[in-house]
Amino acid sequence: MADTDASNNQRIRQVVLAIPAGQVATYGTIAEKAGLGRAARRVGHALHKLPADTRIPWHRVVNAQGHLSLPKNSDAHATQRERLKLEGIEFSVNDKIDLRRYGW
DNA sequence: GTTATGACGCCGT
DNA sequence: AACGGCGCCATAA
Repeated sequence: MADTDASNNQRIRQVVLAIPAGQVATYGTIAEKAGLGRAARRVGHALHKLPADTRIPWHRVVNAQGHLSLPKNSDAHATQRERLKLEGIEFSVNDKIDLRRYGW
């Protein structure tokens, strides 16, 4: 496998797809699972570039703080939150997810 | 070509 | 707990 950007991107997608429903993974974890080391940022960008019709469950990706990274006023943020809730993930009053419970 | 920014994380203070 | 600095890497300007 060539270490091209495309293959890296594909590895990221693969890892995200492997996240079990009802659980969430952090960017850092995904980066490590994808063999990208500590390039957590790389994961964020890969997801941001995903098309709207993607089948990737990007909503299961949150940051290490346990909350959604997208801007609060953004649609994506609301969508993500809604989907996670549908999967049985609960948010605290501070819009935070308990990673110790839902973390992959 | 270089510089700045970002869906991030870790560590030190 | 909060804030700043550094690393890491892709994309935009």
